[in-house]
Amino acid sequence: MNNSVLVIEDEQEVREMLNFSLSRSGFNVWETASAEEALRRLDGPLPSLVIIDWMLPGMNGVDFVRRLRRDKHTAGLPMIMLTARGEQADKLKSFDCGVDDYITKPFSPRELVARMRALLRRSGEPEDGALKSGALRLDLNAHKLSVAGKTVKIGPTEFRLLELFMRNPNRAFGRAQLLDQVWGRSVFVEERTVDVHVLRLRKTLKPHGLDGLVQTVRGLGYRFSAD
Amino acid sequence: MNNSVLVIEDEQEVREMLNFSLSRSGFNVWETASAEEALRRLDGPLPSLVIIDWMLPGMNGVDFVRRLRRDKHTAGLPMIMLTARGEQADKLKSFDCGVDDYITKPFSPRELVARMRALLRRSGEPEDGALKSGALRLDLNAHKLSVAGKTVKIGPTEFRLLELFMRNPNRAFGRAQLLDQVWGRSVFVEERTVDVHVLRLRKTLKPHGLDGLVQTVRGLGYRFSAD
DNA sequence: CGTTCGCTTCATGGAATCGTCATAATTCCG
DNA sequence: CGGAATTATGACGATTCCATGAAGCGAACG
Repeated sequence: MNNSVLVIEDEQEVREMLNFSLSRSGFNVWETASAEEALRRLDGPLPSLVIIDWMLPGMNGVDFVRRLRRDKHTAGLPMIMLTARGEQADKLKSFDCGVDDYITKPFSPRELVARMRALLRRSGEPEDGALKSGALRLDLNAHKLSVAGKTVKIGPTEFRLLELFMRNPNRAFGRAQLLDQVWGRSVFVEERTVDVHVLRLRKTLKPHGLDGLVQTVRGLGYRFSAD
Repeated sequence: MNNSVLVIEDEQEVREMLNFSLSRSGFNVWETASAEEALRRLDGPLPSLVIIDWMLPGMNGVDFVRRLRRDKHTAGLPMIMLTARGEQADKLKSFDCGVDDYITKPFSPRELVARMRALLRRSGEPEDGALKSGALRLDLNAHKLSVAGKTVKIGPTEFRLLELFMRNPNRAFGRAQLLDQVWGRSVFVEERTVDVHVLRLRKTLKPHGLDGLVQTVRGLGYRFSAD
């Protein structure tokens, strides 16, 4: 769930304040009052961020964070710790246990939100920049085509052709259009050349039964059909 | 370059203090006293983190950060801002401009280091200063490459090249990009030179059967494929 | 001051890819 | 059904692109 924050805070008053100000900032707040409740909650879908009070009934906040970091499922979660005291020792201990940021009570909600945003921006998963269609996966960053997880060899022109097709599924292109978009204007090549590259594209897809995705539109050109 | 911190601070006293405490914590400190000097520095290989003073002669710290964020080359750099005043408005403005964290003067060096570590961990910096991928281990502190525990000789340029590759696995880089990131902008070298260094990198990996990790992307450049 | 080391450039050969053509296969339509 | 139009396909030079070894050059070092 995006924009969801798991709040672990035993004092009801603080919890409600957090709920109020975070909700108003567009976050989806999951309130919990104890470490146990939080752990149960973390068994399911993960939030995008966790806010933990330093002092919790039953389990210490630091131990709690350590525990989350050890568990592979939750190790990557961005975490912010709330600490009531402003002492150096506490701050440093917080950082030691692997928390990403801390904030000292009393704090301004706006600063908390600002810190959360900075943290979320930093931990935002990198776009994988891949076009997907069924078993097909065209990774634009890696410049690799894979079908059903297997990497498939593909030539540069076929790559660009498939890219155009996957960006515009179910749309028919004339040969002239394809030449424009894939080869570039100002390049003079025979229109029939398109046929050859479509053929080559089909050939690379054939072993996986995925030819037939590139379809002929008689009298016009070609089309990529998303299933 | 790993564990390298670019410090931009005009007050010499603060700068020396930072240099001292950061060096002692194992960081490689690049001192600069002005935004211009820093910009020149950032044309070359990038540091792993930037520390910017809020007030700089000539250019405002906030404007400086914004400028770095706009430039694609430096947009991803983790940045920490030093601010002399503890006012809310300043803090929030800092976050707005895209800084990842701020710290208020006077600050304890230990807290600064703690925040730096948290930030570096979050931005994918390896915990122990070593990039790992399968049997490969690139120790950024010791500046050594080892594969399956055995130390392997590697040249400086190949080292930086491999570092970039291991930081961005499964991503194709054009030769111009590689020159930018590994050699630094403002350096004029033939693109074909990249080929030679890729060749040498492959040669150092070959005896361990790990060539093939550096793959050619025809018509584009190269890619480091994990596993 | 000479040596060593690493970086860059250049030249060459080879491999991958491209565009074109010729011909077979298919579809369309009267 | 038969001819015309259109597309599929295999083959083949030509070209582009990359791998690789060797040589020149400059900085670092003793």
